[in-house]
Amino acid sequence: MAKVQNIKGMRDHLPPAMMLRQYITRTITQVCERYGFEPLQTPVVEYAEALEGKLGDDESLIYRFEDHGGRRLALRYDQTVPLARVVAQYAGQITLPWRRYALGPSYRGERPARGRYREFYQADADIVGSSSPLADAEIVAMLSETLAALGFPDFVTLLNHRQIIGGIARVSGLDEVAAGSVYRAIDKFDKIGADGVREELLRSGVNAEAAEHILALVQIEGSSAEILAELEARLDHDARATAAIANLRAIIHGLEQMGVPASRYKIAPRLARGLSYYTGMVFEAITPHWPEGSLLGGGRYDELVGQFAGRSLPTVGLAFGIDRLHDVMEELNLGPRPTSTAVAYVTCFSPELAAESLALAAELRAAGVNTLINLDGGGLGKQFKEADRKGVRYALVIGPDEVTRGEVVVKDLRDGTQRTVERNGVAAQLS
RNA sequence: GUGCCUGUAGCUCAAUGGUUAGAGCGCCUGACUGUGGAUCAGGAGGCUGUGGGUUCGAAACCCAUCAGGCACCCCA
Repeated sequence: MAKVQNIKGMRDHLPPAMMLRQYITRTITQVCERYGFEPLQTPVVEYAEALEGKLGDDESLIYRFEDHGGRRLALRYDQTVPLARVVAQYAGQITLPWRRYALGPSYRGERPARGRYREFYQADADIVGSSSPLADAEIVAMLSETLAALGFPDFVTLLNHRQIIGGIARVSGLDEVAAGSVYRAIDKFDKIGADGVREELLRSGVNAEAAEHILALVQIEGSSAEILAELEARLDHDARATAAIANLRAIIHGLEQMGVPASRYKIAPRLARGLSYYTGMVFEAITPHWPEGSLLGGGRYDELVGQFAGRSLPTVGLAFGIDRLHDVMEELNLGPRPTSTAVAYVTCFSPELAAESLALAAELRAAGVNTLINLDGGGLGKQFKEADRKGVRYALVIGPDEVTRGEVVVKDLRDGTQRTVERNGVAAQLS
């Protein structure tokens, strides 16, 4: 017999977990569609060459294989490259700007850890073909609304811009190559502190003076407007950084006009994010109750999507990590915890009355009530027990007395109360 | 991919290298012939993750492997 075991880093999602996961994906889907995003689904398998060369240096985490025809294939590691492929392939059928969301699994051969798996589900939402700061703002507004709808009590979206980080590096006298290690170092600020970052900067060849300059810039505190003003003053020789600051101001203006509370976002000069393809705004949503990492992240990447199409397609988007959201919500005890998909359990009094039970169940289902029926007989006690174990709220009894009177006994298994109701009005009683 | 820690019943965990590996919870049956949870009585459930090795003797020690956790790396 084959091993009764999961592949490392790949999980089964049993019903209790799945019900919460579905709540999460339903909520995300609802908010996406409220903003007019359209659904897209693509295969998990792509040509390997389509996925290669987009992830930066470390591509060993891509799952690759050959099919029976000798084609070099790979499992997608996110939904962004498939998006780029689709935009190029169906150019004539897509009206830009295109808002699309995509929900499904992706694969990375990384070392698994809590909140991080080799098979993971993401809900991606992107706006393709607009460079307007309103597009950036819309993504942030949507993410805010989604996290609020999921029940996160306090979360903040940290906002930064690639060209502010670039400007910090340039003003400190570093070239683009050295800038990479600067990104990585300052991204760790909240984890390793100012001293840790300084150490890391020095180790990667940044001189002491530049390191201090970087640390000072990165530690600017205050309101979003104050931070931007301060950055502008200190980076004013750098044209790209100045443009980036103007861009963030426009995005924030958009957020205000869209009604996003100011407490939901914050300029964070320390935020870097590793993915090399970001070109503009970058962001991460965090909550103080989960200090281990971000709930989600995203940003603007104006060059990636156009690579397949051979033209520039400015795009801004984000990825909700379903597995991470699920782990955090579980940890923080957020969201509803349904114990069953059914709300009613119709007992079977006796083989002679099975027809009555089945008819009652059919009536309930026709009325839209999720209903479970007893299959294997047994005493009422056993059946009540099964209903209780399954987490169903109402157990219904239709025995000889009820049949003759046209009634049904409804017992609420939560509090043990029970009442007799007219059979044709039962469905309305079960809410 | 590197380093460290862990793996015993469905779950949480016991068991100085020494009889037949235990407990709590859960599960099944019954006390209860039209009613779940409580109580009581009984029952099932294990190749101690897997494969080797050391030993008179291994759940324990060693090696490998698989899986999980933590840190690094990276990220969702």
